[in-house]
Amino acid sequence: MTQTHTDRIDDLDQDLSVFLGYEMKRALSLIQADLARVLGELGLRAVSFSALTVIVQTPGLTQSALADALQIERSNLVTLIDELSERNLIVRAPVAGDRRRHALMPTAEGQRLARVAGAAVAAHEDRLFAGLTEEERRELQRLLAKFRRTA
Amino acid sequence: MTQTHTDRIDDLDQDLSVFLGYEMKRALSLIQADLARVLGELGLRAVSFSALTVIVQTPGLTQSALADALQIERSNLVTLIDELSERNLIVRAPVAGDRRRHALMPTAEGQRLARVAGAAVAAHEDRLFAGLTEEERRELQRLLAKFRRTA
DNA sequence: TATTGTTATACTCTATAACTATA
DNA sequence: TATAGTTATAGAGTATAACAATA
Repeated sequence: MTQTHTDRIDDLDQDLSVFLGYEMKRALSLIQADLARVLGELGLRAVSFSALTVIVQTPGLTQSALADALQIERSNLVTLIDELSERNLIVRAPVAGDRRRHALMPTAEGQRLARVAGAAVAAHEDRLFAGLTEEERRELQRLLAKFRRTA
Repeated sequence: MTQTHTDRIDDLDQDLSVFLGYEMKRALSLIQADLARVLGELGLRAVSFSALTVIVQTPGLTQSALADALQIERSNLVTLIDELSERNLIVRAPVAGDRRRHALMPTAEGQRLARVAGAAVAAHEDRLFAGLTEEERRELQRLLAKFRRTA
């Protein structure tokens, strides 16, 4: 019933917690910190993991299509693709009939790393969301997806 | 049952949607874009709204305490406090017995703007989350808070 | 010695404009 | 003329180190 001194200090932002966006930002901050650590051990950033995953699942897509999918600017994708290429995780393949475009293809090593990293990210989420029941976690996922569809 | 061409293009990142963190990032991105627009009309950024709100609710707190509450660096708080002070929304008041510290106090104008901005943010969330039922929205809020407590 | 506020700075992310080569 | 990839660059946001004043 009574709060300790520490509780009060930690709750100075409680008036912001009535806003869903604020709670979500704080929640995402926790997730991203742990995710960065997990992916960092594999030499990946969150955005390079995302790009690699989409390329593995949609081989042959162009840089513009990938930029649209991940909602990042084409220009900012260039160095990211450079990184993945230099590590031999993907290749820029020519597109027959349009020499402007590059078809992004995963290498065998890229496919392997995508599998390993995907498992690592799944484990990271299992660990972080252990405080929620399976049903609560599924419901959170459903509500976020519904929000994204309807907002 | 069948997907249109546009659906397929928009769903290139569906393999990432299995990750809660990715869905949350996309959801938060929608929220923040609208929030920036709403608060921008009042001359505020999200972070200055947060700071002002905490100062109004916890008058007299120090810059270090505010930095802890909002999880931003003390050093990065300085220009933010400068901004709010120059707009006469808050004042840095001396603390009796410790001349190192500043007690952050809202002005009458700061209290007024905090009320107006708080109402605007509430309306922004009502609008954005109109696609969810009241119960779903409350559940989303509860699950995010539970995650933050247990992660 | 430690803490508060401050300054300076560097690093990452993101957004925009302009270029090239192709279509 | 328009598009895909690229380059350069500027602006946020964030993190770190060091300093002056004070405890």
